[in-house]
Amino acid sequence: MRLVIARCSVDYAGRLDAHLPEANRLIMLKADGCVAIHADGGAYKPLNWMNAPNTIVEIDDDDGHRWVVSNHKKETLTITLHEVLSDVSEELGDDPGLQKDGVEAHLQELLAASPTSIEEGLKLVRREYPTAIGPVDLLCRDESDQVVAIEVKRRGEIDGVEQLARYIERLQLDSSLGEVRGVYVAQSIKPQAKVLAESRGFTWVEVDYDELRGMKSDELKLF
Amino acid sequence: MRLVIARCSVDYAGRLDAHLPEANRLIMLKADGCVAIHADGGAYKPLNWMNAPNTIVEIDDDDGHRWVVSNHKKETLTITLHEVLSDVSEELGDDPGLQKDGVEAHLQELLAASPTSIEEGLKLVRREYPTAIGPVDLLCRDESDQVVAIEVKRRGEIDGVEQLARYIERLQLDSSLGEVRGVYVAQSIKPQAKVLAESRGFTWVEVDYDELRGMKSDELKLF
DNA sequence: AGATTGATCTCGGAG
DNA sequence: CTCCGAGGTCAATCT
Repeated sequence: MRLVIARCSVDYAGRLDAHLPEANRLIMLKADGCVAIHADGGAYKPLNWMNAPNTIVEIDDDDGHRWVVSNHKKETLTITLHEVLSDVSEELGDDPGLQKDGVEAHLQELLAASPTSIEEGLKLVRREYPTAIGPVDLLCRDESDQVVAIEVKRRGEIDGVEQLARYIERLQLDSSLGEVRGVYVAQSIKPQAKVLAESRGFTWVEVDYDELRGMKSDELKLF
Repeated sequence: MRLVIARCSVDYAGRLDAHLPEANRLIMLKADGCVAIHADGGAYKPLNWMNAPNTIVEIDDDDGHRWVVSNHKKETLTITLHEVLSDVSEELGDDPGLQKDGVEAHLQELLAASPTSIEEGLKLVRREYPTAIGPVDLLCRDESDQVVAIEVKRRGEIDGVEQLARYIERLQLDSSLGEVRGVYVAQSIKPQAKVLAESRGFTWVEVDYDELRGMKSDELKLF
């Protein structure tokens, strides 16, 4: 990791064109070749960057001192250095990596374990039920034995409803399943997504992740 | 901007839970309060972060030296510092900001200027034609005076077709427009999106951004 | 390698 | 403020 703080201007040419006027910024050069230009504010996203793999060439000419970073996709990032304020390097070594808990996969897991938290009497047929256009998150049967397709999202937005609609269209083609009903499940669902779900004939349920996790541990206590 | 390189372990609790075991990393503290933890590789995304606004509290106790970053949404990022290898600070000042060229808005602009590059005889009615569920990118009339709704995307994927379908559904409710036809325009369109567009009765067109820009400058040369 | 999909998405604009 | 759409989306997963 090399950290250069410098007064610089930057040009990117590739999937689009972008230009940064002269100002003080951090230039971060990672061990794998990644380059990122950061301002002193504005979340974690850099103003400009170039991912690995790439090649860095140093140029000194009439236009001043420049770094030209380019990759095989013909993208180039040109950093013109006007004045270096600070320059430190440090070997960090490999990172053991991030452990996460609470993403969509976990939510689906918890719901598969307690389908009744979605709807009274619901029984799981299987998770990731395959169709030609991708797997349905949960396939269940309700109290009257009707097949229920369930789309699980952490945040319920409009495209999740479209996704569910496409899956159900597919499932209907399999006559052995009979009439298939749709349920849209998320920790919170946007108003527009609720309206669209209803107009498509789906029901929707908002569930609480912590509550589900609590139920799960309660169930575990029984054994 | 303060840049601390340190052997540290990190815990995030908020929208999900995440943990980073002890290792050497960069801790970036921006002037607006943003905090980001970077490894020495892996593109520009940090391993962990906390956006502004937030408050940083320093704690020294039996567990060692820690920074606890928290915001009003009850998210916390806890950084335990085991050994500081480097610590530099620099005032960067405000950034003049990034100038971009080549995004969807420009593509729409160029198409609005030359609708015939989409289809022979097409005339623009207006850009961003409003409907109850959002604006249609371009509304045109064709040679036979039929209304044509056009969805513009840089990359043509399946959700853009759904978007166009929703808009046309809306436009049909306005009887004064008559029968409305749909055209899906993008620099490149995925095969699945082409199939879906056709099955919805839409046509699709792939256009070249550089060529359009060329046409535009050719037109300018005429005057 | 390409396609699909989630993301602590981020970011900006419009209502 | 929220909602919605775009992104040089990125990054993981699978086919």
